[in-house]
Amino acid sequence: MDRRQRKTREAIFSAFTLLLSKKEFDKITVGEIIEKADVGRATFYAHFETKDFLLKELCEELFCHIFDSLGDTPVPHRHIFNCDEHDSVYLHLFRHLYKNDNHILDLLSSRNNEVFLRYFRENLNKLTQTQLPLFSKRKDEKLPLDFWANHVSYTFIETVRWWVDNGLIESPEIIAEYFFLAV
Amino acid sequence: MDRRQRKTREAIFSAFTLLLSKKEFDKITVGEIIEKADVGRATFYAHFETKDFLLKELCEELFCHIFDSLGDTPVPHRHIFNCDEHDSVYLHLFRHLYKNDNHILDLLSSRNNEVFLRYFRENLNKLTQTQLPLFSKRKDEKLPLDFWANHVSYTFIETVRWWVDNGLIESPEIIAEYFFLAV
DNA sequence: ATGATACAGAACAATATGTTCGGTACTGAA
DNA sequence: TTCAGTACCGAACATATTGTTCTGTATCAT
Repeated sequence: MDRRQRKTREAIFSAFTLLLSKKEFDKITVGEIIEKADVGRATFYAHFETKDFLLKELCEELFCHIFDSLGDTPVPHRHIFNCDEHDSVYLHLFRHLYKNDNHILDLLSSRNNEVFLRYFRENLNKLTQTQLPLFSKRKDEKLPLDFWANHVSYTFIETVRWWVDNGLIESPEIIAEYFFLAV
Repeated sequence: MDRRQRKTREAIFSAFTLLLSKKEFDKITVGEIIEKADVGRATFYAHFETKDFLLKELCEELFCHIFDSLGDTPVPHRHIFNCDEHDSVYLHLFRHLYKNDNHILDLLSSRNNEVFLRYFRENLNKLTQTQLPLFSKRKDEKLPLDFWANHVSYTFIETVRWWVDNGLIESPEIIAEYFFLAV
């Protein structure tokens, strides 16, 4: 890709991210974005069809990045021997979020968290489908499968939200404990 | 209140509700609202400062109504004898939603559900504070109280969302079972 | 060096917001 | 019934935002 394209794209993304951590998505105007990114109006629209597409692409970059980082995590298995059953993909996710690469937490903690959590959930649901054997067998049998999978994903997201809103005081390990206890 | 005021207020609310069940909140314009409500532009702004305030007031009316209907529900208690432990305020809420007074479900099931669920949650959190003894004692002791209360509220909301998205096939009683099993 | 293309900057139409104002019609109380 | 108060209409208005189009310039890959 042309270096000029990369630079403007990056400038727009980081201006947008900065604004998102301060203002609601709906209140941000294209005018503000291009001013902070220091690009021309026509240039913005050459890159992104609308402001919504910009958001979409930002989310895709962020969450593809975080979920791809799980690439080689082990297949879930019931822990017959006493290995650490919490050392799961979810703990990996908590740790990854804790490092706050790409300022994901800044976005999740802002007034826009609903927007981002929605995208987050989409990716999470796919993941959870493969992880269900990790959890309570009793619930597994008594609840409809998709209800149960949904519940696990949402509980993860609620947990992250609670964690962030409380100022990330707890370690990823403690939060993972809470998560597995709650779910 | 002047009859004229009541009538326009009601006209605006019902026009708005109708539009909300068809379109995203952000895509609805004041122009559409006043056209469908058949009131003048100035009149709209005499009643509601902005579109956001209109939404806020609508939510307050709806959720005050549904939560007030719980007014005389019993204080929670541990069920030592074999009375039906699921016959709780939550079941009452599920039943109330099922009846779909005030078209609350139409709104919760639309693309705007995030907006309404946010308001719903605010009211629900207060309620949940008083209901915690109903739930697992084990979790009660091992989890931070506010984490635990949050989890219960969110699980209720997720459950409603799942229920609605699946077309309200299950009875309120079954859904209450799922809820108490999950949480 | 060169042809391709990404860019700035400005102008543009189209749409939405929120305000103002004069005239009309309704309301609640006397 | 009267009457003062006020809610309403409707139209005009300033302002702001969106998304498009254009020309000339600077940068790119090769």
